[in-house]
This record gives sequence, structure tokens and C-alpha cells, in this order.
Amino acid sequence: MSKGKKFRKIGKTSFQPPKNVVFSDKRSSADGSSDHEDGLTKSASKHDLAREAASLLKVRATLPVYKHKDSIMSHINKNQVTILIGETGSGKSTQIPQFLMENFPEKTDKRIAVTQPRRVAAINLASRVAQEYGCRLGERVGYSVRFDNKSNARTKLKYLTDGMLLREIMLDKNLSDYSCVIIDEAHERTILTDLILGFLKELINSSRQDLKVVVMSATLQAEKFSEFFGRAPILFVEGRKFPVQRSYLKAQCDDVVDAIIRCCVQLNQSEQMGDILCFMPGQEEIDKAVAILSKVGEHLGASVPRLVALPLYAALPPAEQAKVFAPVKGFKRKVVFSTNLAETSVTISGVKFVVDSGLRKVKVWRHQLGLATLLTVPISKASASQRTGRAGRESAGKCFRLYREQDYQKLPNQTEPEIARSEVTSPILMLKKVGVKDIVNWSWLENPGKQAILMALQELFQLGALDDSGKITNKGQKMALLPLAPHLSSVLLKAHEDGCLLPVIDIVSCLSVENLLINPSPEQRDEVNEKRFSIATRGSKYGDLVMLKEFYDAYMSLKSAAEKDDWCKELCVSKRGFKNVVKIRAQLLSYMERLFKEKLSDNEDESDSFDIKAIVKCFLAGFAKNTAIGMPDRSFRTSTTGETISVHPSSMLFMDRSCPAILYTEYVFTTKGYARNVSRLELSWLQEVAGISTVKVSAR
DNA sequence: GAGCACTGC
Repeated sequence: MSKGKKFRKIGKTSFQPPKNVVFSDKRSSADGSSDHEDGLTKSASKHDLAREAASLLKVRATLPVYKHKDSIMSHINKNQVTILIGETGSGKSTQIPQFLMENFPEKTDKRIAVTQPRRVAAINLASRVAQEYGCRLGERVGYSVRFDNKSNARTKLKYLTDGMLLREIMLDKNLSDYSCVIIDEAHERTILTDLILGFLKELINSSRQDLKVVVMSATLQAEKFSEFFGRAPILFVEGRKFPVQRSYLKAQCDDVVDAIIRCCVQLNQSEQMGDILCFMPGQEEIDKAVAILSKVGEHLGASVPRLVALPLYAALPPAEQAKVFAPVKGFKRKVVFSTNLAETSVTISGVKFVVDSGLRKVKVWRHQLGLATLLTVPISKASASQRTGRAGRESAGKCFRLYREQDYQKLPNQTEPEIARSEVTSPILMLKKVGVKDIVNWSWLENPGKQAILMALQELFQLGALDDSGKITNKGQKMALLPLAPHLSSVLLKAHEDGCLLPVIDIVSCLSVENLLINPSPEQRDEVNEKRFSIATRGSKYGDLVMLKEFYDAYMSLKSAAEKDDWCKELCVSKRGFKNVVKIRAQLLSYMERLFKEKLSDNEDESDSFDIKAIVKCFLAGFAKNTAIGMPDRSFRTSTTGETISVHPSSMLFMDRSCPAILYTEYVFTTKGYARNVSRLELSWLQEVAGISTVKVSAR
């Protein structure tokens, strides 16, 4: 069958989108906080809501998807599964769900789910659609993301993060609440969307033949989704974006930072006003580029705009991130040096020029070694096109690709799906939770491979989540319901068993937050380290897990928000991170109470009295394979493969030379093998929990 | 002896 045949192309539209409709993945700030305005005052009357909706209707009517409503809906109505390819600005994420709502009127008490890979997107889309629909957010139209649920029993249209829908699947594998599930941004191929698609396929072929599924994606990959769902029809709706002129390098460059700086300086002289967005692989290159460009900028003539260099990456404190969104005033040009963060998660207005290094950093899981490697690799064509598109959001733009056209041609079409290069213990525990027996032959959109699956099954067996026949255990059932990686879940369950849940739950909560401890700048480093050591008196000997507990206690002992803020600043700790820790802790505690149907006291006097050995042994239960033994030459060798591993410089134990052995929660290979979140281990502790069973489990 | 890309429950 020819590929063209299956493509039903719907409509063509011209440029000039009204600005306020291009908001599919827009976010106003980078702090990702869940606080937001829904744009409606609480006292807004029904009349006001209706009037606002009516005025928005004019804008909606100009959207490509809206114009082709009838033909799109007739396809969706006729087929159980539809693949909808909608380019940026087509309006698919806001309109299609509303069309479906009109279709499934009051008679059914079921809902429509729309999934998004990111929280902010789910929240923003829901509030926009509530406005268009003319209801208060959380009534007919709502959303549900972790820690923030604005939906009720009457909610018909619910935007959720895909993690949230997966949780719902864990609790009700038939999704009996829903009549229709829309998977948005499917092309991003996150592990969670891939899993949902697999579950949906199984469902519609068994107990839910009435369930309607729409897979929405921004770019191609349509064939893949269509084949997966038994040749579901593919609809294509053009979007509205401005043209972006692309140019390539004539000769290969060997220094990305140098090439990017040259490009920015040249562009600054020859091009009209407009901000620059540079895509770089990581923090190291970005910090370097910012420093160089700031210096170079001092020597620019008065006839060209001043260059304002700004970094952007996830580990950057929110206040620093916020700077990239502020427009620059006067005869100035903003130059943002960003990681992949600006490719999908964040939109910066004012960008007219994109400079693309063609590189990104990816974490690749080596299941045979049980370690993650962080690699700098060339991007895919799809990713290059996405980066380029960032120059055409508001007007025509230009993209400078710092590689040759022939090198572009050699790039893979699509980015490798995340699941193909990740640890699959958590996904497989989810499959086991919903009763999948044959994991290898499950309906994987991308099969992670037999070896990866076997390693994960063995891992889950060792954690006690599966029995020796591969069946999920009672413990495994509980682990699957905890919002944690299986290893951390098993730490928590062990802590409950050993009666030291409270201190361990504090530490696990801290470990659940990325970038909780910010890497201080070289100038601040000694001072900050000294302060951290003075607070973590026991952590300085016993390591990072104990340190996290001491930090948590210190943070909680502060009364006012101002004190907390100062404390965070002094110790270079993320204050948003710690707020999250507190939320996660409360959630974990309530989930544990529900799992064990008992009140787990939260008011006992636990401060200053935790038992370090007991705590570390709980972590040993979850991370038995993550131990290394000290060698006479003061290096460490992993107890599994005997490879050399170093304590990461961010660890409390980096300078320590006295540990007989170490336990760590993460093993990452960058320039060399590094252990992160390191704890001191006495050899006797290790022996007490040794004797790891090595019984093989089958893949069935 | 000196450093991790990005999400989500």
C-alpha cells in the first residue's frame, strides 16, 4: 500500500495567526509552579462566562482544525481509533476535545480524557478550553495533575498528565470512567505515552470495544501509530507558523562554543532586530558561552545592538530562568543559550533567530552494566525541525545550523523513543500490576528488547515485587501504587516493616526532587560547602542520605517563610524544591496509610533521634546492587562488576577517605563512573544483607 | 580528584 494513499490531507491555510491562539505549549514562566490564574474571577457570573466564550468563538473559528471540523469529526465518528497529525498552531489540543464533547452529549456520564506529557500544558490547556466552553475551570472542563486536581464528578473533559492517566489505569485498568481518550503530543514518545498507547490497544481489543481513541501528534510518525492500531486512518491538518530560512555551515566546526559565539556576533551585525535562541548540549557549554559572549559584547561597536547573554537549563534556579522571559529594552538583543528545555517545555517570545549546535545530551541506560551513561549526541531531523520552528512562532525567522547540509542528511529521522534507552523496571511493574502475563509479547509500541525486559524482571524479583514464577507479589502491588521508582518504593516498605518509616520517608521525599541541591558557583563553593557541613554534622560522616534528613529537619524547624528563603539561599538549596519535598512527603505518608490501612503517626518526636544504621539498612534493601568496596589505593570497586567508581563531587563524602564501603542510589557515567547520593557503609552491614538471591525468572 | 539532558506519579 502506498504511503500517500493513507494520508488524508485536510485544508491549507495561510500565515498570520492571531497571537492568542498559538498557545499549545506556552508557559509564562519557567518555574513550573502549579499556582496559576484561570483568567476568571471567582465571582464571574454565568452570563460573563458565556459572553467571554462567545467572543472567543470568533478566534476559534479561524483555527485550521475548526474550519475542517465536519470532515475531521466524521472520520473520528466512523473509526474507533483516529490518528490526527496537527502542526503547531492548528488548534488540535483545544478544539478536538470540544468537538468530541458536543458529540457525546449529556446522556452519557462518562468523560473524555486528554493527556499531556507536561503539567503546565495540561493546566494551561484546561483553563483556555474552560474559557472557550464558557464554564468555570474544574466544572465541565477541568484538569488533574499531581498535587493539583481541578475536576469534579460533573467534569466531562479532563486534561491530565500522562503519568496521571497511568495511575488511573493502575487503579482501574478498564478506564471505565471514560468514553474517549485523546493522547496528545504522541510524537514525543515519552515512556509514559508509549505505555498508555499499549494499554489502550489492549483495552480496545478486549473489554472496551466502545472506547474511542484519538492519537494526536505534531509531526510525522503517523504511519507508526496507524500500523500499531491496525491501520487506523490518518488525518493531517496544516498548522500556522511563519517561514524560517535555514542555512548551514560550509565546513565542519570542531568547537561548538566558538562557532556559536561567532555566529551570534555576525548575525548581530548583519540581521534586523530580534532575539537569538541558541541550542546547546549542556550546562557546561552554556556557562562557557555566556561568559565568552558577555566579554566579547564589551568590545562591540555602538552601531550594533548590545548583546545580553542569558543561560537556560533545568538545573538553573527559577529566578535565573525567569530572566530569559523578560523582554530587553533599548538597542539590545537577547541571546539565550539553552538546552533542549527550550525545544518543547518552554517558549520564549521575541525569538527571531535560532542557532542550532545540532547536539544534545541523552541519558542512555546500559542494562547489562546497570548504569546510566550521559552522552552528547547529534539530534534527529525531527528535533532539528522543532528547533528551527522556534524562530517562526511570531514572525518569519532564520535558523543557522552549525553543521553541514550533508551532515544534516545523515541524521536519523526521529529521536529514538525514550523507552528504548531506559531502565524498564517501573514500566514492567505497571504491566504486572494490571495483570499482563506475557511481558515480551505485550503490545509495546516499541519493544525495549528481551534482555532489557529480563534484567528488569530479575531486578523486580530481587526487590520482592515478583515471586519466582514472575507473578506480582503483595509487596509488588503496593510498590506499583507508590509514586516512586520501584527501588525507592521498596526502601519505603522496608522502613515501614522495620519501624523507621518517618526518617526514611523524609529522605525518600528529598531524593524524589531533582536539583534540590544547586551546584554553587566556583566563587561561592567553599563558603556554601562549609555551611552545609556545619548543618549536616552527622551527614558529613555518614553521607548524603543522612545529610538530606538533617537538611529536612533544619528546614522544617524554621518558622517563617522569610527564614526558610534565607536558609535556602545560604545553602544553595532550591526553595521550590523543598516546598515540593514537603508536598511529596505528605503524599507518600497518606499513600502508605491507605496501603496499610493504619494511621502512621506523624507527630512523634523524631528529631535528632534517628538511627543511622537502621536507615541505611532500609536503603540497602532497595539498592543492594549499588554498593562498592574501598580498595587499598582508596578507590572504590562496585560489588557487582568490580569496576572502578568515584564519589561524585557533589557528595558530602567526596573528600572523605575513610569509608570501608559505600552505598549509592545512582551510578552515572559521564567522564568516568560516578556514584551519587553516597552513604558510608560498614563492612559488617554489607555482610548482614549479603546473599542476594540469583534465581532466574522467566520472561513469562 | 571537580561536576547531570528532560519529564512524570
